Formats: sequence, C-alpha cells, structure tokens
Amino acid sequence: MATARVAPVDKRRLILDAAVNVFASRGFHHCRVSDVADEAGVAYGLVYHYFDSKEEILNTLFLERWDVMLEAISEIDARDLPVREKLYSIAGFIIDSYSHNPDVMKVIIVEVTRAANSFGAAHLGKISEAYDRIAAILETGREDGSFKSGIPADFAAMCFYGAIEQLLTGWIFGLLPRTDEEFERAKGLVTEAICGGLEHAPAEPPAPSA
Amino acid sequence: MATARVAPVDKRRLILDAAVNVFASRGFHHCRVSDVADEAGVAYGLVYHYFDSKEEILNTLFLERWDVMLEAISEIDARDLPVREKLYSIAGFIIDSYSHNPDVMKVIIVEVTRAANSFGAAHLGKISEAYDRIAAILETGREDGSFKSGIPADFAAMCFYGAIEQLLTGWIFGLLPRTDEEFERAKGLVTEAICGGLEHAPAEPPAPSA
DNA sequence: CTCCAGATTGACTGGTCAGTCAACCGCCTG
DNA sequence: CAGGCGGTTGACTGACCAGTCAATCTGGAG
Repeated sequence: MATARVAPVDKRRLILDAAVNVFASRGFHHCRVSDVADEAGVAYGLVYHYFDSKEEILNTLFLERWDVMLEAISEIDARDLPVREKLYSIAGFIIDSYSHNPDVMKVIIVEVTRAANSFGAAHLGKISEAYDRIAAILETGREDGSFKSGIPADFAAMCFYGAIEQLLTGWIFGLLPRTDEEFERAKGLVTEAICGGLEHAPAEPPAPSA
Repeated sequence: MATARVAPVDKRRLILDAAVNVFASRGFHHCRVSDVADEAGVAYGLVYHYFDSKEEILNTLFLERWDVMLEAISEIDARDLPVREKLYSIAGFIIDSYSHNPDVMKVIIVEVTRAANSFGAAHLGKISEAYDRIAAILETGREDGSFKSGIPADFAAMCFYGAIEQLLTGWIFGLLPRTDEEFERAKGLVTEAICGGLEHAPAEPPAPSA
C-alpha cells in the first residue's frame, strides 16, 4: 500500500511558503511569528516544532534558493558557450527567478544580501561564492581575450551582479515596469549594458591576440 | 559678548554621530536607543528631546546625506563635461563619501536603500530622484550620440548606480580591499566597466550622426 | 538675587513578542 | 484494545525596550 494516501501536506513546506509571503509583505522585522503561523493555517507552536527560531526560517529560505542559484551558475559555466552568453544565461536565470517567484527574491535581496549586521554576515560565504563563480567566468573571458584585461575579474563580477540586483530592486520598489516582456527584454539589456558598455565604442584597437 | 563661549557642544549632532556608529556596528534593529545615548554620553531621555523616535534618527541621517548627494549630482550635471566624465565624477563622489565616512554610507545602504518594507519605502521619492538625475545625464549622452540609444536611460542609470552600490557593499562586507588606492582606482574602473563595457569592443559602426 | 525657559536626567511603564510547555490527537503496532 | 510516538495545539511567561514624564539643572534676563 502506498505510504502516502491522503496527501499528508508537508506542514514544514507550508510554513516556509507562508513565511515568504509574510516576510515579503511585512518585512522580517515587522512581522510576528504568529503572522507566519496564521498565514500557514497552522498552530503557533508548530512553527517551533520545525524550526528553532524565527531566524532559522529565513536562513532556510535563503539557503534553499541560493544553493539553486549557485548550482545554476555552475551548470551554465560548464556549458560550451562564449562568456557573454554565459553571462546572459546567468542574468536570465536570476531574472527568471524573480519573475517566477518575486517574493522569495524580494526577501533574499531585502533581508539577507545587504544585511551586513545580521543575515548577510552569517551567509557571507555563500554570498561571495556566487560572486566568485561569476568572477571565474569573467576570468576565462580575460584569458581568451574577449574581455578587457584591465578590469579585475572580481571587480567586474561585482559590477555585473550589482547591476542585476539593482534591477530586481527597481522591480521590487515598483520603479521599473513589471511585465513578462520587460523581464525578457532586461536580460538582453543588462548583458549588453555590462558587456558591451553604455557608450558607443570609439575607435578601439581589436583585442590583442591572446 | 559672544553668544557661545565654552563651545556648548551641539548635543543633537552628538546624538546623530553616535547613532551612526551604533547603527553601523550593531545594526538599526539590533541596537537599543540606550546604546545611542550611551555612545553619545548623554542621558536616555535627551534623545527624545531632540527626536520623536528611534526611526526619526535614521530618517534624519539618511536625508542629511542623501540631499548632499542629490546636490552633488546636480552640480556635476551642470558642469560642461562629456557624459562619461560626469559619470566618473558621480562615481567619484559616492566612493569618496564612503571612504571619508564609511559608517554613514554603510547605514544608508544597509538600512535604507534596500529596505522595501520600511525606510526604503518611506524615502522612495528621494531615492528615485537620484536614479532620475543620473538617467537625465545618460539621456543627454544618448542625444549627443555618445551613448547607445538602444538602452533606455532609466535602465542604464539603474545599472550604473547598482554597480557602484555593489562596490560599496563589497567594501562594507570586507570582500574588496579597502585602501585609498583601491578607492581611487575603483572610480576609473567602474566608469570604464559601465561606460566602455567589460568586453573588448568588436568592430562596431561609429555612432550614427544624431 | 529672582524667575523662567529650555536643556538634561534616568527611573518607570506599557505593550509586544519570541520561545516554552503541558496537554491533546490520530494513527500505527503489537 | 492498549500503548506509544510523532505531529499538533495554543495559552502562557519572561525578557526586552521604545517611549514618557516629573524632577533637576543651568544660564541668561530683569
């Protein structure tokens, strides 16, 4: 007989999903654990059956998603593509993540990624791993001569990632239009902006033969 | 007789400066008002003589600095310079702000600029004014043909500002080296990265005569 | 010297909320 | 049917802390 018959509803998952809603709409510091429990339709105490603390809920949400992103970056890096297309794919992945589930990305960006005195510091290793993997990709671009050697790869990675995160921030704050077409368009535009630059290229010597 | 003889010490200023230290090192949500009072060497109640609430202190800190930045952007825009040099000056101004007083910028970036559910939302107008002014500068670049017309100015402004803020974030988290030389170097590098792009330019037709 | 207004003090209060815990439930096992 | 165990409940507690306020100080004006 099947072990699960009447879909025993994963309460832990229910709580995590509810937490995303609540954290996104009210903010981690401005909501109560009871808000999460209510949203999940679950008793207050059950939250503490599955999680040690309110913070652990956010940690879990962050790690779940960030690991997926790190995995995606590695997978993209492993493909046999020009560096620019790898960057396009990464931008695309992050933007898709936002468009498919804005709340999770909002919570991560708003509550974790910049929280230098709390969650950000706690997850610094994971966060910088993303920058490092992007930097590694850029480094291959420097090596094959397609990317400028004058801009350090780790520096370039920060610029690239920063631009993307700022776009998400723009969407989160409602400063940029949020439509599927805009999301799609943005992928190409960030890539072009960061790789190709905002300026029209002046007469420039071609890349030195690496 | 002079109105001030023994340097009456502006207690309000003292509190604001103490708040910068405390907010930067412990975080707005993880510190007590009494921490600020202690740091300022002032009685707890005096904080409430000068400010209505803990939040008002942060609001004041943000507005003081942000207005200076808006002013600086306008002043830079008014100069007769190529667009790229205006952007260099803006990047330079923001980076100098950080290098001269890291704590204020840290507090603004960590506690305000991304706080979509609290301070960020409250100051959305001011925040987006900065993006708008940068976008206006970029628009002139599009008009005079030095900047690509395919990338909307508001979009480009987000990329530019995002890259800079990410650099500050890198310094705040200790992921990028914090030396005066690095700060100086970064000004040129971000400008080159964003305006000129990370890639070596391929053969590209010159800007169409606008 | 007196009087006043504004500055300064810090003990206290009121409300909030994260986390605990003892009880209860429902299902499976023997 | 008894026993037990993980899942589930929600009232309760203990700590914490933003904000209040009555009292005190200080320095200038008359």
